[in-house]
Amino acid sequence: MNIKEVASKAGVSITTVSRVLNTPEKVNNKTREKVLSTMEELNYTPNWFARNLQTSRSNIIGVVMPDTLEISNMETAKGVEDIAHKHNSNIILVNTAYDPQTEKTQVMSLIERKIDGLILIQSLLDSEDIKVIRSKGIPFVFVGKNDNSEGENVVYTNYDEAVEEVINYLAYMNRKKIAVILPENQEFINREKLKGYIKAMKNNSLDINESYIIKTENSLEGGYVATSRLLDDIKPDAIFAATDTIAFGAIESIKQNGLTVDDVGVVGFEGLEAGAVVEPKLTTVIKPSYRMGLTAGRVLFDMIEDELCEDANSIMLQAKMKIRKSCGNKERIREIW
Amino acid sequence: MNIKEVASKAGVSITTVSRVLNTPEKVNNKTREKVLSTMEELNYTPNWFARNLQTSRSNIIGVVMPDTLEISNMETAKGVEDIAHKHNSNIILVNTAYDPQTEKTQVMSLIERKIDGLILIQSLLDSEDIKVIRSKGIPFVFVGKNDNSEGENVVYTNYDEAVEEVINYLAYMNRKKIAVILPENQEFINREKLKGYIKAMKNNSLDINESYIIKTENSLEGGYVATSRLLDDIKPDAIFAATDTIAFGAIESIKQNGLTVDDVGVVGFEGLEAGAVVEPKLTTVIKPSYRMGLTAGRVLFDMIEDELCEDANSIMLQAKMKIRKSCGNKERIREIW
DNA sequence: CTGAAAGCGCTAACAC
DNA sequence: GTGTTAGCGCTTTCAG
Repeated sequence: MNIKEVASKAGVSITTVSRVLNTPEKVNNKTREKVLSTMEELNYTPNWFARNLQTSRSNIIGVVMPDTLEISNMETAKGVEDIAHKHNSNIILVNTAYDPQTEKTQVMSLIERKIDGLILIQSLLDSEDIKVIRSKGIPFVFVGKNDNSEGENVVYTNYDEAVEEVINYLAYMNRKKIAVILPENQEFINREKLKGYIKAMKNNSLDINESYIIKTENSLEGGYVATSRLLDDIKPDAIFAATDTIAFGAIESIKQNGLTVDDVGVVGFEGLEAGAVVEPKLTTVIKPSYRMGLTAGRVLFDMIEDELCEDANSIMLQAKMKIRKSCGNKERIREIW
Repeated sequence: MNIKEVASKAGVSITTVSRVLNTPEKVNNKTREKVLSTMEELNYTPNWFARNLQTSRSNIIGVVMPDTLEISNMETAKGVEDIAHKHNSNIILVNTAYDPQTEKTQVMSLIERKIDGLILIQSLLDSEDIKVIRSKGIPFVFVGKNDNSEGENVVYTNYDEAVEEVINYLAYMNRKKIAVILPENQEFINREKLKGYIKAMKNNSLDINESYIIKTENSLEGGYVATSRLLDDIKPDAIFAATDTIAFGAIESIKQNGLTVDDVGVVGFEGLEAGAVVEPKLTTVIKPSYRMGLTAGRVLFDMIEDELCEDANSIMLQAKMKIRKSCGNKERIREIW
C-alpha cells in the first residue's frame, strides 16, 4: 500500500497525492476530496521512512536514564514527554542501569536512529563521548549536572544548598552527631550533597568524622544495614539519608533497635509519596523532577527548531525541604500528609 | 556524509561499503579495514531511514500505558525493554493518561512511525480500533485483559482469584464486614476484582451490601477520605483496598480515627515497596508486573520475527499474596520487610 | 492546479 | 570478492 496505488486508484499523479498530504491548500477541492477518500478506502498510511529520508527529521527524541524504575527519573521523562507531544514528537526511553558503557552504546544507537535530540538524565558519559555527540550535530540537554556538563546545556537542582538547609535545620533542632548515608551508585550527586553537608557542619561548629559518612546500596535493606552499623558504632543523634529509600530503611532500623526519632532523627531526600505514610512521616527534600523534565524539553526543542545553539543554558531549579515528624519536630504532630 | 562519499574516499563501490555494514564476513579483510577506517575518519553513521526504507523494519516497538508514573507499569515496560534490547530494538514510551481517545491517536501515530510491534498495557481501545491495528498488520500484545482482549494475544494476571484469596484470608481472620475501595480509573480491573470479592464473600456466607463497595481517586487522599466515610457509616472490620496507594490512605485514616488494624484490617493490592515501611506493614497482593513485561515482550518478538501469528496466546501469570501485619496477623510481628 | 522526473541514502539481486 | 543497477516510497523542482 503506497502512494502509487493511491494515485492510480484516484486517477491522479503521485505528486498530487503527496501534495494532499503536505500542502492540501494547494490542491483543488474536488481532487483533494477524491484523493482523501481513496486513501481512506485503501486504508493508506504514508511511509514514514520514505518521508523522513527527505526531511531527515524523525520527530523522536531520546531520553536516557540510569534507572527507569526510579520515580523521579520517570517524572522527568513525563515532563519531557509532555513537551514532546506539543511538538508532535515521541520519546524513546532508554535504561542504562548506571553503566557508562551501556549509556554510550545506547546513545550511539539512538543517534543512528536519527533522533532529533537527546535528554541525558544523570549522565555518566565522559568528555570524549560528549565530543562525539556534539560532532554528530545532535542537540542534547543534561538533566542533572555531572563531571562534563560545564559549558553544556544543563537543567539541574541545587543539591548542595538543599543539604545545607537540611543540616542547618537538624542543628537548629539541637542535633550534634549528624551522620550521612549515601547511595553508592550516584557519585556525582553524592559529592554535591557532601559539599553542602560539610559546609553546614562547619558553619554550625559540628564535628565531622569520616566514620559519619557511609555508602550503601540504594534500597531499604541498604539503609537498614547501614543504620544498624551506625547505631552500633558511632551512635549518631541524626541521620541524613541521601535518598528516601535509604531513609525508610533507616527508620525501620531505629525502630527495631528500640529507639525513636527523638533519639535519632532522620531526613531523606527526594520526596517519594511513601514519605507521607511511613511512621513517623519523613522529613525530606523534594526534587523538582517533573519541572526539570519540562524545562529540559523546552530547551531541547528550542535548539531543534530554532537552531538556537548559541549559548549553553545552565538552569537551576530549586529543591524544597518538606518538614514532617521524622526528625523530632513536635509541631508537626497533627499533620496528615 | 553518506555511503557514496565513504565509497569514493575508500576507493571502493557503495555496495562494498554496504556489505561492510551488513555482512562484514563477506568482505576481504584488507578492504574491510580500509572501509572501516575511512568511515571512522569521515565520522560516518549510516542513515537509518534509508536503511529501513528497504527492510521496512524499524527496530522500535511501542509501549503504551495509561500512566508512566505508576511503578507497576514501568516494571512491565522494563521487562519489555530488556527483551527488546536482546533483539536490538528500542522502545517508544507513550502515556495515555487513561484517555481512550489519546490512546487511539497515539497508537495510530506509532503505526505511522512503522514500529515493529505494540505492547498495550491496560488498554482502553475499542474493538473498532483493534480492527484497524490488525488491518495494518502490526503485531500487538495486551498486558492485562480488557473488554476486547478475547481471542487476542494477552498476558494477564488473575485479579479475581487473587482477591478471592484475600477475602478468604480475612474471613479466616474472623473479619465479617469487609468493605472494598476501588480506584475510579480502572474499570475493567475493578470488575475482575469484584468478581473475586463477591464469590469469596458468598462462599464464606458473609453479607454483601452495596454500601460496602465504594470508588475513589487512586491516591492517598482518595483512600483516606473513602475510609473515613466508611468508618463513619457502615463501620467495617476490614477493608480491601484495590491499590496499595488507597490502602496507605486507609491506614492513615484508621489511625487518625483512633482505631487500629485490630479494629479494621487493611489489605492492599500491588506490592509497592512502601508497603514494607508503613506502620503497620501492609498485607497486599504482589502483581507480577516485570514478568508480564518480559513475557509480553517475548510473545511480541516471536510474532515479529518468526511471523508466528497463528494462534493467539493467552498467558496468565499468578499474583501472589504477601501477608504482613495490616490485617491483624500477630505472627508477623517480628518480620522486618 | 497538476504531472514528469530526479533524487534522498541505502540494500539486494545479479553479473563479473 | 567486488561492482552495476534497479528499486524502497516519498518530496520537490521544473514544466506545463
